Amino acid sequence: MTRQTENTGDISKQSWGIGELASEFGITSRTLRVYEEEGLLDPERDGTRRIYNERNRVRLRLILRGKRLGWSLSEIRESFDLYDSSLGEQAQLELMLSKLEQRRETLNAQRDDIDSALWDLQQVESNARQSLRTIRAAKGKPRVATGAGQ
Amino acid sequence: MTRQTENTGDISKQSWGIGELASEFGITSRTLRVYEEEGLLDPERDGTRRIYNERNRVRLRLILRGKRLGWSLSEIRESFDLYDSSLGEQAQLELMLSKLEQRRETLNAQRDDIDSALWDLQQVESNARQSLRTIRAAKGKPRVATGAGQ
DNA sequence: CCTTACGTTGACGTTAACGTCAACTATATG
DNA sequence: CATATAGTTGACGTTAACGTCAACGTAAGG
Repeated sequence: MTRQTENTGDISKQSWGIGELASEFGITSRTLRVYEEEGLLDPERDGTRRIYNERNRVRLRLILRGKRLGWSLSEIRESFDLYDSSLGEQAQLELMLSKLEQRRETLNAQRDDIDSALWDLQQVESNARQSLRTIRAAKGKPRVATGAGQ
Repeated sequence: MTRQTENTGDISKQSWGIGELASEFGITSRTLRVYEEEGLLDPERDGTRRIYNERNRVRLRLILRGKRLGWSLSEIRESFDLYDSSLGEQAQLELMLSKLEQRRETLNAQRDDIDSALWDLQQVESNARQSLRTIRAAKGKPRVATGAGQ
């Protein structure tokens, strides 16, 4: 153990170094720095070193989820801005709600895309399975050349 | 009408020029050529000009769906290769099935990501709605400063 | 024939999202 | 103290997925 939670004696870990976080999430330190430059993370500093807290871990998780959904870093940041915005004026809230609505539509559309992709995949798959059954049947009963029962 | 289905007199259109297809799908001709270079499309030629048939239109649709899901062009091509592969030997079929299985897991994981993103969004949204209701109530009944009933 | 519209093939430019590398710093340990 | 082990900031390289531009071909219409 090289360095840890400064002896606060807490239940669970509260802060992480850049290397720890990187290896935990299977990315590199460089990537974490890029995310910081893009305004997606804002670690504290211990002198010059970056210290990541729980909030930043959560954010990182969200970033990676966004990436898995094909979002760009700036899209991810926009969603952070949306989530972080301070629930201010009426006009602001209404704008926010319309943006949220838009996001939701995008996500729903994406889910439809996924469903149709899964459907296509299912077709190909059952096709392949059928083909495989035929082959196996032919191997099991070599006397029947083609056209199995039913 | 500049040019069309060569007088086959069919029910629906059978072939398209690069410009038609591009504008129909909201992309540029350049993009279509790139997809061709990547082996995703294989239009026929009328002399030097590209002629796209129905099959290529379907493929284009699949390409764009893949893009919306965040796939790279090479991932998309892999899926085409998978779908096009000719249902050959047993070993080949089994390999194919395992690849299909993998794709399905990715898609399912992606759908889970979408669902959790939608969930998060729902939280923020209802939060904002609540805030908005409070503001509107305050505007409607200006005499009550804070802490509405219950 | 001339123009216009559309298409063709290169070749080069651009942006996002990192990777790689160099030069330096800070901390801990034997 | 010497060394090993992270970490730091630039700066430059790289790849994917196009955009942009130049130079040229071709078919139709007036």
